Amino acid sequence: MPVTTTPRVRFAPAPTGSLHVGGARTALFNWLYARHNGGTFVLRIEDTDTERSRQEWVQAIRDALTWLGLEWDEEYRQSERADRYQAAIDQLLASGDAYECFCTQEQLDERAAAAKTEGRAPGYDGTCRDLSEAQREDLRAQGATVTVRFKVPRVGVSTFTDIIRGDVSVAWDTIADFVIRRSSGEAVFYVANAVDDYDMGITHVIRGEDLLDSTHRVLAIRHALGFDIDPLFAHLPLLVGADRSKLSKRHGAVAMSAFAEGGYLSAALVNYIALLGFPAEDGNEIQTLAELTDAFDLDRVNRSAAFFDYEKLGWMNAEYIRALSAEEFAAAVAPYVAERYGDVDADILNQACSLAQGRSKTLVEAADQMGFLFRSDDEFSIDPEAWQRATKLDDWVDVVTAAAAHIETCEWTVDGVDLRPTLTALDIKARKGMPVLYAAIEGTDRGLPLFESIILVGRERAVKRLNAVLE
RNA sequence: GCCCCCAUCGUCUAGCGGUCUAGGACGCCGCCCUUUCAAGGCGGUAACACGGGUUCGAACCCCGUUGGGGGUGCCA
Repeated sequence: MPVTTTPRVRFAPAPTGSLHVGGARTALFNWLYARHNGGTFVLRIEDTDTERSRQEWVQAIRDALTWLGLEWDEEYRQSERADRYQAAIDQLLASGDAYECFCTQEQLDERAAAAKTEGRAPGYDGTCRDLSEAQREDLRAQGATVTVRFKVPRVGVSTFTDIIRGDVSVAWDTIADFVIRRSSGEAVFYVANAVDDYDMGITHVIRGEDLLDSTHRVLAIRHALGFDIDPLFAHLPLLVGADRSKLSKRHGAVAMSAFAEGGYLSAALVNYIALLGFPAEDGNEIQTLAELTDAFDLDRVNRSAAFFDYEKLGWMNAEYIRALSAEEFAAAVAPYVAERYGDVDADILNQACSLAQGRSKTLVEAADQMGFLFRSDDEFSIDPEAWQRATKLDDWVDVVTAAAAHIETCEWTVDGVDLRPTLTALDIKARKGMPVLYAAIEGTDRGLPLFESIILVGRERAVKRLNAVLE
């Protein structure tokens, strides 16, 4: 009879860098699984490698999860559980499931190199596997540095059932004896992982496919330790870059902090990364966290790697930006504006926001679009390419001259500054004549609506900019 | 090298033996709308990697090939 237990899942990042999109998606899928099933979401910092782990990264990861809205229920730090891992390793040593290895790094390197040239497997060759106690005693007396290796079975097959991939098997003889205790005395990930998942009552291990092969090792340790119940595994397809390799820093801005600084809304990012591997059932791809939680099902997660497409993320972010209320949008843009232009007039900012909200893929883009309003006259410049496009019109000088004359005297309302009649009087179509005016006032021919913008720029500055291009 | 995983439009995917002349989304290309640009509307471009089976019938099942990725560490 199946026993119903409330699921316990964990997100277990190594604090060797800030949280990146791949990790964020793993965290999200764990969180969704826990929340959908009324289970527990555990954050476990895997900092067994003291050389590479940094406290600042722990905080960066916590901040990133918070930004994403993925609150966790429990938090552990493996560095605080070292004794437990040592006890486990001692137990394996005592039971004969692990052994001391006295090989030096140099010897290991030499043998690996030799194995490579001879076309043999590069893994550990088992030199110390069957040493007698006397031999070990001797080597210890010589002060040889010691690591502990797990004694992998020489025959048979390891099999486990993955929720996403089905049965996964591998012959034991293709797995070399691996180190479980470094010469520094620290336990390595395999042990910490096996012990913690058991101690913490983890029922479902949901992680990236890059850890698929390590599952056999972790399971072997669990069994050797006498843990009778295996957790269920679900290995998520990897996120890849343009070259189809595992997504990493070299593929661009992948850190959560970079997305935040780049003006992406966390809700949009969450929605997008959920879509990578967990398609919308009804075709409606815009889904809130609540909707995703409701629909989430590991059985529907895809098996193949997904390309992280910044284009589509940009579209989705724009959708989320448009869905914001005017107040929310203004509040969201404000920091980006302040960062670029310092203190600005709140009223003008609000009005500029109402013009920019529907035209930006990111908050950064929105702030950039307002540059012509908040930059000083010295800093204002016209994009050369835009100017070239705009001045393809033969009569552009006439257009600007007439516009300047109109702006100088017209009624100061949006209707009043409407320059279409001015263009009509010159017998020039709006489509043809407007770009040069956009360029002169906003510095680009693809900016915010012109008449509203002119009001915000102010009569004096507007006339000045129009006259400036005539010189 | 060896082991494992994967394989539908450029990209993310729907499809779970017949309803597929393969559907949606992003992108791209037209047209409409229009105060430039967006947004929106309409239309279009574009895919079942290959070869064998199984079957009355394969995008869907099996095998192989090819291709891609991951692992193979005193990283996780």
